Amino acid sequence: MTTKKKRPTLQDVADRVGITKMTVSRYLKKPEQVSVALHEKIQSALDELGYIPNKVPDMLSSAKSHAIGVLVPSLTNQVFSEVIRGFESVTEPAGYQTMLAHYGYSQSAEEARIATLLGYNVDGLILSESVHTERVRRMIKTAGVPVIELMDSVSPAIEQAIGFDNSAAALAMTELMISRGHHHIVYFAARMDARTRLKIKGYEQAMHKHHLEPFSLQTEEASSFTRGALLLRQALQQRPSLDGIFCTNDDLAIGAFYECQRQGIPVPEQIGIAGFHGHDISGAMVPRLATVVTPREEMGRLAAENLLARLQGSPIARQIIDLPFRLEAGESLRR
Amino acid sequence: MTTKKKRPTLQDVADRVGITKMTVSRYLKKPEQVSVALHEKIQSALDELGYIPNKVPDMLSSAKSHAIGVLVPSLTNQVFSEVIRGFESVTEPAGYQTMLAHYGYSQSAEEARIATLLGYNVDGLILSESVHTERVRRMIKTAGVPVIELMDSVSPAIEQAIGFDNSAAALAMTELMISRGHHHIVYFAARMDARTRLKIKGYEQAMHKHHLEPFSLQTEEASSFTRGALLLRQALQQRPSLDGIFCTNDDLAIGAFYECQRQGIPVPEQIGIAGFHGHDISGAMVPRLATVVTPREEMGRLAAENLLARLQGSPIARQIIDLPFRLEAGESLRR
DNA sequence: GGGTAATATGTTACGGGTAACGGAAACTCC
DNA sequence: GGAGTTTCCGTTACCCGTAACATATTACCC
Repeated sequence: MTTKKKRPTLQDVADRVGITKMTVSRYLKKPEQVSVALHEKIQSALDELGYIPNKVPDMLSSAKSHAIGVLVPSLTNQVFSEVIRGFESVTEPAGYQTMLAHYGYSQSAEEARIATLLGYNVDGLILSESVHTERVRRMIKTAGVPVIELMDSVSPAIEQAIGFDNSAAALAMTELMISRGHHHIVYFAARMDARTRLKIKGYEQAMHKHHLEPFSLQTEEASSFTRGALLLRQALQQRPSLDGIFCTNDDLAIGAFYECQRQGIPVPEQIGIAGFHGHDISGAMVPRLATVVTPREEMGRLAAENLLARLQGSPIARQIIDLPFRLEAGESLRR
Repeated sequence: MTTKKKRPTLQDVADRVGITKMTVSRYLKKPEQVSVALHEKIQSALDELGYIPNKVPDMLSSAKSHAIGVLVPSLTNQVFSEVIRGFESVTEPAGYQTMLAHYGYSQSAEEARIATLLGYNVDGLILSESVHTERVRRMIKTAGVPVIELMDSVSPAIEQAIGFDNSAAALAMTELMISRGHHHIVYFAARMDARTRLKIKGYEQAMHKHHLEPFSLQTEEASSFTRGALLLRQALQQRPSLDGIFCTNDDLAIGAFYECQRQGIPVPEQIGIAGFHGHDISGAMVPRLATVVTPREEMGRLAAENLLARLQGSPIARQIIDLPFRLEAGESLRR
């Protein structure tokens, strides 16, 4: 066998049966249009050759790929895994393949990823950010694919946005902390993005409203448990009198909590701690973490449903879909 | 403007300059072969029209996509996010797009995903499992794309495998637990797969060797913190005398630890707990978790390097690459 | 049995980049 | 100034599945 194996085409299958590839194509797409007499012959030829359907030729002529590009800042961030899960729970049964790409919170990387995805003729795009470069807007417009932006229901949408009100959520949690007697609250942020800025805005509004002085710490690294511990040490140095920590993410909050444990600082008596997103661990840990529960899977699901509807030709239903968040007080704030 | 916007092609750009698309194509791929006089004209035409490169035509004629299919059982499982991170740290600079798909630990779903990915003419495949259906092996063979299997260095590889020895790792941790005075050790598994079976084998070998009776609990759900807590309650009912828990994953272990806290069971005095994989949290929590540290990012990195080399035509370097694991004793076992 | 309808298969063309080849113009050198 | 070389751009063909159209065959009806 010196013949280099080449993947079989419809033509190969057709030759083996003695018909044209068109009939084989029909057998695969609309078998009721092919005589029953041929069914068995075609099927066995397909099996023997091990034919694998090839989407590419049709992508070329129809300019439709049945693939959707999904852009997230980070894959290791639990938040986006759950958004993706919700998204795929809808697109997968519908026969759409998702092409995932991540850009590490960098706008220029986002630009490059979008170009790549459009190079594969994706039928639609899901973005996780509401702030984009001019070139990104331009590319999306000339490509003519539907776009949905996630995670933020306040910023103006390119076409359609599905998210929640980050500022309002942060404000509500800050007020809850204040009402529980935590006044010297420090905000912990990780890599800065537009959404974090919105959260900080809400936090600062709440603090100002109660005549308290806001103070945020930030790191360039991705958020993690270890990073939360680090930030707590830093915060204790710079603001020894702090009695509350509000974190942009549950993992930072839990990392900060662990550091309190190590230093023998009682939580919530001396320091109250709150996180953001309400991941599984926040309800399992001891003490249960105060957190803002965000609709992660639902955002993904709704994004998928709206995008698919638009791919069928429906007009944009609602330009901005604002989903509710929920405060979970947990056991990490004073009573 | 009633003209429906259609994405511009090389032909559109060429028309605008008054040349053929071939020259524009050359300008993009090998600009040194195009006279400098044209550079500016072509570039401005590209800019004005907002040309977005289209990979599909070349995918059709060259049957190369510059995309690699990566199959993981689950996206929410932290383990695979880290493998993917390692993988992309190599493929992205090399200009390869990864097409991610997940199959929820189901072999039939894996089959379908592989067919889909091959339908997009991926240049290579990364699998996260070492056990596959006959049809999967067949498809991969007829498609003729290089394949690398991850996570397991013991099972025979289709072509090449990169992983570690799951049984040996589980055996080593079980022996560490036994040496620390934990004898009635229960194993917690989540969704069963080939790798979990290997780990259980190692655990049981260690137990038998020390004349101890192995006992495993398993759930059909995905592993999670909540699920770990649940399993601990179940285990205490079925084996009230247990004094050790070894979990297939850190999150199960930590969930079990939380449940101990809630029930006032001292860890590690009454119950020792060990996890698997060594995620960030295992080193941050109090007490630090005993765990098997696995080379997640490195597996991804090596998989990418080996796959790219093979795409350049190199032969398979080593059929099986066995990476070391490391035991981390933490503070959740007796001293 | 002649004509219409229904069914089954074949034929043609298309999509958009790029490899391979061809040819014209400009350049080089003695 | 003529032969060889280089530079630059154009032409052609190809990849493969499918929509649209054309044709062949059978079915049906009075």
